[in-house]
Amino acid sequence: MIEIPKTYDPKEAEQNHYARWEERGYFAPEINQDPDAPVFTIVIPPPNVTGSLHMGHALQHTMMDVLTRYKRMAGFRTLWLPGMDHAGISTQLMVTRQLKKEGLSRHDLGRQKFEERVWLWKQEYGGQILKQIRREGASVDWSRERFTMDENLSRAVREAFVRLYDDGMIYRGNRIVNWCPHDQTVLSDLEVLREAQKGKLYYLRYPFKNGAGSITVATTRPETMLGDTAVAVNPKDERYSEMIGQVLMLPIVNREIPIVADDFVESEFGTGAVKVTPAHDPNDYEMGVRHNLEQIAVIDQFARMTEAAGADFAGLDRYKARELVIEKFEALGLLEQVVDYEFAISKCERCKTVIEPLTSTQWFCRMDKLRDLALTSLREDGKPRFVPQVPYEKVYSDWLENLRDWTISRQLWWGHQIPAWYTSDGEIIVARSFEEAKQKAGTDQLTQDEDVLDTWFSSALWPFSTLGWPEETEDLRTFYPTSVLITARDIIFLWVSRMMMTGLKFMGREPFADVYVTGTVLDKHGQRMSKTKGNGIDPLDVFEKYGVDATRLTLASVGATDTRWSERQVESYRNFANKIWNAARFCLMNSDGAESISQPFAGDLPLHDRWILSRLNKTAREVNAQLEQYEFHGVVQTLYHFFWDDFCDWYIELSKATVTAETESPERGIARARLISVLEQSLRLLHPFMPYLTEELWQKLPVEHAQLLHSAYAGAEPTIMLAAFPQCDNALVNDSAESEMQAVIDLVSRVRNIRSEMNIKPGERIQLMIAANPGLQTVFTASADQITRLTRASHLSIDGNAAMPKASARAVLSGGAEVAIPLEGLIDFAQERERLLKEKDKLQKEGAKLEAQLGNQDFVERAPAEKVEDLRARLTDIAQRTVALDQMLEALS
RNA sequence: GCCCGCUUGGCUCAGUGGUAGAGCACUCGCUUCACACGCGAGGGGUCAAUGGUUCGAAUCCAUUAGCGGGCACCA
Repeated sequence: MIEIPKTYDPKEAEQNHYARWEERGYFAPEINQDPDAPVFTIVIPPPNVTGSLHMGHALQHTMMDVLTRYKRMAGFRTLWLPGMDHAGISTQLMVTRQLKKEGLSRHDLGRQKFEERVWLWKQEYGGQILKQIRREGASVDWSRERFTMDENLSRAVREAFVRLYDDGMIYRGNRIVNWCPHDQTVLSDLEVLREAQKGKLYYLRYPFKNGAGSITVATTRPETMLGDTAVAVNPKDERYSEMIGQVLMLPIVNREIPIVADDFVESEFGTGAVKVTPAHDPNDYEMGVRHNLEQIAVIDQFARMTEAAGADFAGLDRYKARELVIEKFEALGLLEQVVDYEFAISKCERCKTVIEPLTSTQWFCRMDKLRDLALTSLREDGKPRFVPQVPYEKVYSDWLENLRDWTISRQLWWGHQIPAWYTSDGEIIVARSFEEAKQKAGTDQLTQDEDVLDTWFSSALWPFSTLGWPEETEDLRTFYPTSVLITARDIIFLWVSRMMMTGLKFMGREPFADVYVTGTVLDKHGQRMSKTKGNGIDPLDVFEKYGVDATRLTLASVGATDTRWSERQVESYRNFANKIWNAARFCLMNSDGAESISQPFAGDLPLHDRWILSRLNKTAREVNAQLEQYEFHGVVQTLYHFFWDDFCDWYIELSKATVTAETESPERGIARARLISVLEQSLRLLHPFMPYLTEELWQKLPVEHAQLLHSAYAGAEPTIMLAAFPQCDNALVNDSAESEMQAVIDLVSRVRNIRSEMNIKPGERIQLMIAANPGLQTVFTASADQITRLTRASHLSIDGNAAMPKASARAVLSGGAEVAIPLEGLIDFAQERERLLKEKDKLQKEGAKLEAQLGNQDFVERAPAEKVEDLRARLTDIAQRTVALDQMLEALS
C-alpha cells in the first residue's frame, strides 16, 4: 500500500521534475530514436529581452507546450525552439535610463562602449523571462536557444539585407517618415498608434498676391503653415475653379505660393481648400511630389522650429509656435474662426510622444513583390491556414493588399547595423561584411551607415535564421517549415506577415503551415490588461496560489476567444487537480497485488470494465481529434468530464467493492490492476495540459514504466513525457456496453432521486424492487451487487412482473423497467401521487412535442428516415412509460 | 468613414441545423472506509430584437440595437 497526502501540493511536483526533464535531454529532438519519425516544430515568438512574463505569454506558451508534449508523446521528432528578441528601442531606453542615473548619456560613452554596456545589461538583467518560461513547464529545447543578436542570426540579417538590396527590394531614399522626437528615431507605420484627440480646427485666411481678397484654409496644425508651399483645391470644385493657378501671399513668411488642383482634396471638408506642407504631412508630401512643390522643413528632429521657420520662430517648441502663429494671424485679421474638433493623432507606440512627420533619408523595403509572394501563397496553396480562419485570414490579406513600403532603418545604436558603406564620393556599397564592401568598392576609405535595422527585420527571419540559415544545416532541412505558429492577434502584421514574406522569398516555402491566433485574457471588467492601467494579473502569482497545472488548464480553455479573467475558474481547475490526486490516492492505497498483473484486461470483462474501456478510447479519439484541430477549450472539457464523471464518479465507485475487498484474491488483484491501468492512461491523456501533476503520480504507479514509453523513446529513463499518447483502439469502443451501463446509471440515479425526495436518510438501507424486460433484467442482475451498493439497498429483487406493494415510492425508467422502494408506514400517498403526476406531466409535454412533429407530413417526408425513426422510438417509449405511470397512479387511489 | 467579432441560466463561458450544456453561485441532504478543493439530489435559460430561408433555426441569411476590436491620407 502506497500512502500519499490527502491534498495535492503543486509546489513539490513543480520543484521535482523540470530540472530532471531538462538535464536528461527530454526536450531536445535528439531524444527520438526513430529515424523515420515525423517532425513537429514550433519556434517561440521571441519575447523581448527586456520583458517579463505576462498572461499573454503564459497563454501562448501553454498552448505551444500542450501541442509539443502531445506530439512528442505521439512519437514525433519534436522541437520547440526558445529564444529572445533584442528589442532595439526598449532595450536601448532601458540602458539609457540606467546611464542617466550615473549622469551619463550614450554619447558620453560612444557607440562601441554603449553596445558593450547593453550586452552587460543583458547578462545581468535581461532574460528574466527565460526563468519564468521554465516555471511554466514549457518543454523548450534550451540547447537551441537563440537571440536575435547572436552572430549567426546577425549574419542571416546581413545576408537577407544584401539579397533584398541586390534584388532592388531595399533602397535608400528621402521620404516623409514617422519621427519620434523623444526616442530620436524614425518608426514604421506599424509602430505608430492612432489616437482620437480633442483639438481645434483653425480657419486661416491666405490673401491673394494681387490683393484681391483671400482664400480660407482649415488646419489642425497652424504652425506648419510656415512651411506651406501651396494651397490645394479639388479640380471639380466650382467655387475655386477660377482660382487654380493663381498666386497667394503666405502670411507671416510672405512667400508666394500657388493654388493647385488635386483630387485628394475633399470639397466637403472645411473650406474645401487645403494648405500644403510637403515637408510635414504625408498627404501634403504626396501632393508636393505631384505638383513639384518645394519642401521646406520648419520643424526639426526635436520638434522645434527651424531657422527656415523664420527668426521669430526658430528654436520654439512646435506647440509654442502654434500659439504664436495664431496670435499673429489674429493680429493680421486673418484668423477667420476656431472650432472644436476631434481628430486622430499619431503617437509613438512605446513612449506615447506625438509623432512628427518629417522628410528624412532612410532605408526602405519595397513590399510589392514580397506581398505578392504572400498573397499567392494564401490564394493558391491556402498557406498559412489561419485558425480561426474568420476573421484572421481576411484581416491578413486585406492588410497585405494595402501594404506600403516599410521603413527599416532606425536611429539607434542597439541592433543590427545596416550593412551599407559609403565611399568618399557618396557611393553606396551594400555588402555582407566590411571585407566584401572593400572588395566591391576597391577602396578601404569606407564609412558604414550609422543606423541599425528595425527589430522586426530580424524577427522576420526567425523561423529559419534560428535553424542556421543561410547555411544549409541539418536543422534547417529537418525542422523547416515549422508546423504551427501560435501568437496573439496584435502582431499578425508586424511579425506573421513578414515571416511569411521572407520565408517565401529566401526559403521558397512558407515558414509555418498553420497560424493559431489565441484569444486575449481580459480583466474582470472586460478591459485589456496593461501596465499603464495596472489591471494586469501576474501569472507567477497565480502559479504560486493555485499551481502551474491548474493555471495551464485555465489558460488552455481560453482558446481563441477573448475571455475575462476569473479566479474562480482557476480554483475549479485546482480542485480538478486535487480530484486527480485523490483518485490516484485511492488507487495507490489499493494497489497491492496489482503489479503482478501484466494484462489486466485480458479475457471476458464485466460490464463496467467494457464500459470504461469504451469511454476511455472514445475520449482518446476525441482528444486526439480536438488537439489536431487546436480545439483547446474542447479538449479540456473532454478530459475534465471523462476523468471526473466517468472515471471518478462511476468507474471507481463500481469497482470499489472488489478493489477494497479485505482478503486477497485474484479478482481483487485484477480489479486493482484495471483501475490503475485506466488511471495511468488517463494521466497520459492529461499530461500535455498538466505536466507536473501527471508526472508526479505516474512515477508512483506500480506499473512497468519502461514498457509504456513510445517506441521512439525505447531505452530512455521512464517519464510520462515520453510515454505513448493514447490512441483510440476501435476494438474497445463498445456502444452496447455504453448503453447497458447507461441503463444502470439511470437506475441508480432514479433511486437516489427517490431517496432524496422522500427524505430517506443516507444511512438508511432500503429495499429495492425492479421489474424489467428480459434484456434489462440480465443487465441489472449482472450488476446487482453494484446497484445494491450504490443505492444503499439492503435487499434487491429483479424480476419480470410488477407486483409492487402499494406503500412504495415508484418510478418508471426508459427502456422498459420500473422500480419500487417499499416504504411501509413512511409513505404519504397524496405526496407520492403528486410526485408521479409531476413525472407524468413532464412526459406528456415531451410526448406532445414529438407527436406534433411526427404529425407534420412535411417532416415525415423530408427529414432523414433515421431521424423520423428516432422520434418514433422515443414516442413509443414515452407512451409505455405513461401507461406504467397510470397504473401506478391507479394503484395508489 | 470602412471592415470584423460578440450578445446563451445570477457570473464566466462552451455549443454552430434535429430533445438547450459546463464550471462557479444558489436550494436540500450528507464527517458514505480517495477527495468538504468533496459526495448525492435539485431549482434556474421564449439562446439580444425583428423579419426571412427550412419539414425543422440558439445554430444559416437580412435588418436593428448594445458592447468590443481592427483598419483609415478629410487637412
